[in-house]
Amino acid sequence: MRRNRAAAFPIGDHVLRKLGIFVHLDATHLAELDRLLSETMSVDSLHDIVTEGESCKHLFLLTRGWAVRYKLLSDGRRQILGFIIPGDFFGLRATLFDVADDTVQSLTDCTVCRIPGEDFVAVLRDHPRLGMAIVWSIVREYSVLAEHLVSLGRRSALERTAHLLMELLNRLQLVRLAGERDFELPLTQEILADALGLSIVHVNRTLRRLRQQGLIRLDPQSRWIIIDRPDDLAEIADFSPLYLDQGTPPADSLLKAIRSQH
Amino acid sequence: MRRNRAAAFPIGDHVLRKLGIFVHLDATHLAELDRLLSETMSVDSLHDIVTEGESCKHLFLLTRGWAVRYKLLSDGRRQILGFIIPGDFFGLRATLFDVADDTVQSLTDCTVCRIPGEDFVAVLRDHPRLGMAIVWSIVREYSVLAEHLVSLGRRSALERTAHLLMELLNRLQLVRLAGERDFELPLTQEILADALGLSIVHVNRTLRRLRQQGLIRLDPQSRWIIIDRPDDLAEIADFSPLYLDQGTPPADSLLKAIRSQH
DNA sequence: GCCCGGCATTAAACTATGTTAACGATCCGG
DNA sequence: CCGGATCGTTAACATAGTTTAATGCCGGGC
Repeated sequence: MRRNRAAAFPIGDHVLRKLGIFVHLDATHLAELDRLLSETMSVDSLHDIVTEGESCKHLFLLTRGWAVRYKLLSDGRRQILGFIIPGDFFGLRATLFDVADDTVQSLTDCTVCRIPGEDFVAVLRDHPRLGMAIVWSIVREYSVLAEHLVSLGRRSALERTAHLLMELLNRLQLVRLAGERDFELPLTQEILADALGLSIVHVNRTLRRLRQQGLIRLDPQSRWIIIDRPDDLAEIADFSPLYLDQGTPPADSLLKAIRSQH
Repeated sequence: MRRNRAAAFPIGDHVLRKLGIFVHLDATHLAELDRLLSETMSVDSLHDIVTEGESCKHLFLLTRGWAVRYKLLSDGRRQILGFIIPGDFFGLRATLFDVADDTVQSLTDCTVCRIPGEDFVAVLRDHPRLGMAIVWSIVREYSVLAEHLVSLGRRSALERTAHLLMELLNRLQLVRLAGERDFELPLTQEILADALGLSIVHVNRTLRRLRQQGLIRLDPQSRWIIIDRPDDLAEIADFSPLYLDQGTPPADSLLKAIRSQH
């Protein structure tokens, strides 16, 4: 299995891919985006980048590695709200409200671009089309969260796990970090458990079932997963990728209206 | 028990209360809001106002009654994402993306204001402060959804139910539809089950436990609930109301920037 | 006044998931 | 090369939650 597919693509490429889904971006936008993303930083694994309850003055873009967004109960139980992969923004709500309502933690070594809140505001003003593309990409998070909620509420452990794997496959493919049916999955079973609302042991059992049914192959050493029968997995999960890329671009009228402000 | 507390307050009053949390609104805004909300309509109970997968060209504001936002699995299982109560907006994401990713259904007779998408865009342009207040109020939905997700993933049936009741108490108080510790709860146990990710039978058992512990009183006939010991209920639920009203107003710089667009 | 449909309630049997505990593999630092 | 830490794996047992089914209450139509 090959690693580091990401290295074959320049930073920013997968971001454009994602943003371009919503809005056509021209050369000016690309240049502006390059400027915006000039301040990159490396983050060690297991480091809190945004902390629940604290203030946060920056918008972030993850360009390498994995992170999670989670909340804790007072007795230490943890629920992971969602995974953040390259091309995902985070920290906007925290910046707007001056307080984060969840914690973002790196799971691996990561690279993030930090965009000062004021700079983002400036982009919204001077390059509304680009700014809006970023906003859409963040608003879309809501759909992912909603589908995750459905999983926790109404899908069995098997269905839920299958659904998460299909979601990750689709999202990673969008930024070219997954092949047709395989990708690197740098998650321990404990992390999966916290995301799926299950115990570690049951995650283990569930993955075993998926393996035994020939649906997936999973090598814990290499942290690589092969989804042998994605269609069957999708059927088990009642997975439909629509919620991920809500194809239609946002009402162009809104863009025009905002651009033409006096 | 008195009913129809709402009737004692003019439409728009609780909305202002909510919007005012974020941004100070002056007389101009109030007048504008009045105009914006001029088109009201009545909706029967159990009517789909926004349908998953369909287009939707309006932003809605619920001013009377209850509604839910839900998604269905292909075998008919239903998960309720959240409750919509007077003062809540819905339909914005659907309008922006030209497609709704969940269904909004009335649970009781409702009154809604329908705001054509273009009008909202115009407000964003001409009264950015008001427009942004509406946007904040919608963004805040994300926090509620996240907390709901934590409930489904990591709270027991008892904790989860307690948490939902506390959330509703707090949200209804904000729009003066709840007293110090009581409110009308026009939900069947089936609806609660679909929201809590539980079976009907287990919801019944759980409510009984809460009743027997002297935490709540619930009369299914009158659909009225009294929360006798809100503090204990909050403790069981690990409930903290912070996520509901994220006190700090949004970065004023953003408002200024948008207002000063040329 | 009667019947019917929707909802709440309960019990009993069942199942999915959690808990505890043990063991094995791999990696890493000394 | 050893010893400890982390993670994955499994089995046996405990429990929370589901399913099925039966009963009762209430309100509405006729």
